[in-house]
Amino acid sequence: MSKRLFLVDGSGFIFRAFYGVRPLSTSEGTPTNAVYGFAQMMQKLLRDHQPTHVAVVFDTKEPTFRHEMYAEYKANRTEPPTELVPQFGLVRRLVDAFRWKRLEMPGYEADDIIGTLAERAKAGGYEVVIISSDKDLCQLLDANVRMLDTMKDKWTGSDDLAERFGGGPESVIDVLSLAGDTSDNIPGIPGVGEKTAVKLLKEFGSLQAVLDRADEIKGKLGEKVRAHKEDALLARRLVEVRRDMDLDLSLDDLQLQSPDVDALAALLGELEMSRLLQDIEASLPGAVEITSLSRDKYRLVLAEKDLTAMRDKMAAAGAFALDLETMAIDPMRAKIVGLSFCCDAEEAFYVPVRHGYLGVPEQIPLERALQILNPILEDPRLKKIGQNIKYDWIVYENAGVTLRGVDFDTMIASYLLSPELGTHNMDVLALRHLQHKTIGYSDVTGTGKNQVTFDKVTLDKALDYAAEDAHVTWHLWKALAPRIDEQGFATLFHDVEMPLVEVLKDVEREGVLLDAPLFDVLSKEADEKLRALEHDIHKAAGVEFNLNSPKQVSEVLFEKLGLPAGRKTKTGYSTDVGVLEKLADKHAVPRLMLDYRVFHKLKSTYIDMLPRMVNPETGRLHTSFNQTVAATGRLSSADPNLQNIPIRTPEGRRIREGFIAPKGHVLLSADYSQVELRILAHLSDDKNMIEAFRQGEDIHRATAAQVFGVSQADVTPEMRRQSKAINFGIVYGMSAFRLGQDLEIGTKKAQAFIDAYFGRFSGVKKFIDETIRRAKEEGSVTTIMGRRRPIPEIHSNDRNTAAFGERIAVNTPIQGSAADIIKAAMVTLHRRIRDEGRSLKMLLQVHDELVFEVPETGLEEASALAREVMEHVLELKVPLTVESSSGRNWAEAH
DNA sequence: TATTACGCGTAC
DNA sequence: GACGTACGCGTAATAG
Repeated sequence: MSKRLFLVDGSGFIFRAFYGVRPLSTSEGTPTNAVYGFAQMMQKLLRDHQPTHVAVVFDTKEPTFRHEMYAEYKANRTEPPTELVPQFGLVRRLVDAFRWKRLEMPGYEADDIIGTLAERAKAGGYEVVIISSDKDLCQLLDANVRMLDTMKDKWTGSDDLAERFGGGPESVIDVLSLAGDTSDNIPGIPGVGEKTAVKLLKEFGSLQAVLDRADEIKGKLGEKVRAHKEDALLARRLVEVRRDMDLDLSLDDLQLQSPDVDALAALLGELEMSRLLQDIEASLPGAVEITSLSRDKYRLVLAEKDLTAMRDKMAAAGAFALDLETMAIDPMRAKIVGLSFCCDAEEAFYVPVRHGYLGVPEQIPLERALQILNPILEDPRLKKIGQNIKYDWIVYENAGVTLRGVDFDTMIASYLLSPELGTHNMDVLALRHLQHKTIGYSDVTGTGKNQVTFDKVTLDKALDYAAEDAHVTWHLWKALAPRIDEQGFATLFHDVEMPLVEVLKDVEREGVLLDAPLFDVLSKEADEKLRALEHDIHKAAGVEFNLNSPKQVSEVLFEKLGLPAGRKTKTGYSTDVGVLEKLADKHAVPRLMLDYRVFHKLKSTYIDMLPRMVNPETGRLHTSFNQTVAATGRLSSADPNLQNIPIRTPEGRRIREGFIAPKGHVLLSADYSQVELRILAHLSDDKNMIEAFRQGEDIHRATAAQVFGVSQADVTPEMRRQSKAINFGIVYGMSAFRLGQDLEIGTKKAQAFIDAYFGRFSGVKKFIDETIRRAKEEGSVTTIMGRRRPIPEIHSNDRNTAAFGERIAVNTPIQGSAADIIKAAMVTLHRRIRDEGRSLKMLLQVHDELVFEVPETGLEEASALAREVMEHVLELKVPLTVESSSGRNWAEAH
């Protein structure tokens, strides 16, 4: 493949971008138009011209050797506009994030570096493209060196120079020596511009000849040439670009690499260019041609003897990657279409079992394939490697196969190594760790209304796609497994996160029972309520409008009714609950809106959705717990989210009544009491707080007694309420402003309150300060079990972003350690339930709570077991206590 | 028509 | 702007 080097005149381009792109800035006022333009240019180059090598070259502020020759060199340059100044550094970050080689060298100009690299590349057989609009650089052009002005999409080759300079690249220097260059403050010969220079050179042949035979030039022109010979010669030395710099650099160093997506995300996030980031991410695979893994050794398995041979190969290897192709994203509804396997660096297999389209070859039926593969799938000594293997595990188990020996999930490994990453999809990981671009799912199934299920994909396409999944997974395992150990995640990974996969597999398969008739009743009730409220609101407002549109609500409240507007959002005035409550005693509309919002939320999100998601085969509701989403280490729940079922209001609590146990069973809920504050006490080693927990006191009451200086018996409900607010606030890194708002006591009093708190709990204060200090020093924070979260925000120049980073730094060790603890408890509990043949089944995890289904007769035993395991999973400086209760439904059990 | 951003609200 | 972590509904704007 031919090598194509792009040399970008970075300094020049910043100015072009600055003046060429309309003014843009972040909400904080940082100007960003030059960065935006620069990024667009980089994108365009990648998209349109596929360079194999690239360098962006910048001038430095330092004087160059040209300044030594001529003190006035570039003396006419004015300072760059103030809006541009902060963008120089940002563009450098941008270039680094793209992983384009960035070059600058004090004492030299960008042009000299470009000249030197172009010369070397030419010798190396490269095609060279200089990205610039600087006419000086035309002197570097030749058959293999061209110039491109991306703003105008204009190419210049050496053949294009004759018209302007009267000759080839060598004439460029001569012309500029005579004419000078006003932009660089190079005088040349006064009165001689480009046109005259070209004419003179045509007549005499060269610069030297023009100067030597200046006597022959008539009139004023002749006089000027004769008087300014020295200026022309000086100009020549200034204009000539160096091509022989001593650069400690190989052209191989300029090879194009895939961008550092994290760094790009951080930068463009800061600059509020999420749209651009998406464009870039979307265009990455096409722009950077990278398929480091070959698909040459992918085998389609259609014959039983081949499947047996493959099976024996996997068994001999001792460890293999596996993946399934199915017809549904929901593992509880997925039917297997094909199976893929990989156990070495090159070879991968796809076993289609249920592809069905006209002319499809005969395949081994699923039942038969599983029968043949069973010995390796169920052998615990053979290690199974997967990407999001919980999915495959559930599907296998629903097909009658008990996977054993599940050892490594590449998605979870990536999550521990880089929890801040948005996704841990296989394609992202392949790009990041293997420099390999995978075939996209929609590349084989199509998209939109043309999309087909995987069984309709032809076998040749399916082979490449499916075998690649196992192939890539195997390579990711090889890449990530050593890093898990090196970076100190071995225990967390092998003893907590991987065993948790099996726990969640069982929890998800189990599902939870819903009281369908109750949801029917609730739906009808909510419907009537909403209808009545809608009617009343329209009447009270005197106009019909869409109650679900914050925009229309805002128009009615603040324009039509003229009520006082409060907090602003990005797009207008807020109509959230805080605003409506302030207006509730002024007008019926906001008061009724509050009610409407409550019922609409309950109906749309819970009452109508939950029953619809019940699995028809099991008759139960199966959530999906995601183990790789929350940056702190928490689980999340989706489809449906069962971690945000209402509980705080009476109306909402009725929805919990719809989560029930089958006949003869009850639901048991066991939740950690004040787990985050206990962890804070442990981490901070605060004497007062530890003592309160050791004495088994009500922590908010004890806090109030300390802060208000009264005995616990004298703590009023209001004092306790305020102390509760501050306890929560501490965990989240609250501000005095917010506390003042919440308690309606004003910022000043809130600050005094916080000061009093820190006076009594000086260990907490010390912990917060020390945590922030270490986060700044190390760029990350860790939890009790060594989970790590990088916090790039903490180094931000933007005050708000940096403050956000500090709050993350304080909150993550607390929230994350709580996550560690309950995860470890789930693993231990699951193991004991299985090993001891206990009758309770784990159904849900809600951050500090576990919900079980238990036969009525086994309740005492189950409750004791859950408590024992949860309370003693880890010994802290304070006791962990668990409160449990039970009932026929989740509301009763809480 | 499909996707995305936003406002809002639910949980811990 | 001001308190951390999630998910998801409905509207409105935008892209194809």
